[in-house]
Amino acid sequence: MSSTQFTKKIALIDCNSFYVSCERLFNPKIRKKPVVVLSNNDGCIISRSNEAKALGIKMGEPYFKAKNIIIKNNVHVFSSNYSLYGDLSRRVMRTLKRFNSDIEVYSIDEAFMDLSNFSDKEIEEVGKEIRNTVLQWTGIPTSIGIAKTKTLSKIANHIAKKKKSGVTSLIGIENIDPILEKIEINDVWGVGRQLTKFYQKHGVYNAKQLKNKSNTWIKKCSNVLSSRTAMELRGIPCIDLETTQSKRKSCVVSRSFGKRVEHFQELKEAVANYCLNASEKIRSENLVAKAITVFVRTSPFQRNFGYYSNSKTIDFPIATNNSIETVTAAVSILEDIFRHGCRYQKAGVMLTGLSNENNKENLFSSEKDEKINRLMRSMDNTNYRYGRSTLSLASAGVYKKWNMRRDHSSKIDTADFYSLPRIKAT
DNA sequence: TCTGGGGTCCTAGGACCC
DNA sequence: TCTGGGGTCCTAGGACCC
Repeated sequence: MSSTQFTKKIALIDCNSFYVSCERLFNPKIRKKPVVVLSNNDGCIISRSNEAKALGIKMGEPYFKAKNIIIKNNVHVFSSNYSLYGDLSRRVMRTLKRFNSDIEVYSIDEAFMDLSNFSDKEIEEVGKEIRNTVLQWTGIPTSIGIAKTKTLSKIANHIAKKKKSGVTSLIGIENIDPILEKIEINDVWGVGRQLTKFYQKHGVYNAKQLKNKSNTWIKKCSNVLSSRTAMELRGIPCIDLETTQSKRKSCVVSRSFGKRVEHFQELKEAVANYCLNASEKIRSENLVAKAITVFVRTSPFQRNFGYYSNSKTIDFPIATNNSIETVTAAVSILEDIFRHGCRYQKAGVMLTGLSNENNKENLFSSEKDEKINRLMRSMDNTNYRYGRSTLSLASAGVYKKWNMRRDHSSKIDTADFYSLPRIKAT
């Protein structure tokens, strides 16, 4: 009797060129045309349509370096619009949950799903049905890879990306070695630049070769994560599906500046703003922070100016999410690490040691704390209704000369009535 | 001129203790 | 004068992911 009928089946659903697909949804004219989406500050290219990839535009390439190709080929360029992408991402995830409520939302454009309850025979068809439903309901094209482990489903997905059907299943294939042999080592999930260098030095150039390396060798020469990767390539699940959303452990807000910043006052405003955002974010998740880190740096690409980078951390006496306390701490750190004569390119704030607000030991809590909490809540509510920074702190400044550049925004806001696409009746 | 942002986990090494 | 060894905890830095 065969028991392979209901083997473990993990699907990885990945949206194709997600940010580009989002922009295309509201702008049919750019379908089948080369399109790229830029990172914050219009710095790097972070999403490319297939047509743009075919032109040789690379992922993560600085925009200014690709500008020639872009102009010559009439590539459509967009600044990133994260509220739009976030909204569409939630729609995609909601659609996926109809097939199995236990999904792991792995990133803004990816989710893992356990499909073990379907039989080996029907699994590829199930994949196609999921793909079609997401496309129909949200307009977002996806690729789906299905295999026994997460790492293998990543590989299946990699193959699916190049297929017309968009779905690849490795389930029920007796020997997958010929498939793994064609996967370059740097395309394996968990193998980055450093590990690629290391493996290649030891004659491991593809996924099959890694699969066949001994665990003890890998563990000794690398670490447990690497041996887990190898085990997963052998079809033994080592990385669990994380279907319950775990509380985050830290919260970072950092930005590059639209223009270099030299004055303490401007830098202070920027840091205060990041601090307000971070504090609001953790309040919305009912978390408090044990410590705060502030960092500043000049551009690492302009060595002739001399590179300066520094950071410092302060522990709070009592864990907090109060903006007044976090901003005060952040500014005092900044006074410490600010160095005159530098052209700052980036700064950021990190709230760490996050824990549940309710568990905060309140030996010292007082009526004053209660008042501040209420003040924070009403600030959040106002800002939620009327837009961020309707209510702010004086230290956050008003002019914001350091603000990001976004020269190519599509200005689509799915939460804003007036930016809905207009349809002209002819 | 112009080079993103936000996470997690692991490890090595230092401090400290008995 | 001689100056152990093992354990824990913390932190900074690095590697990885998208």
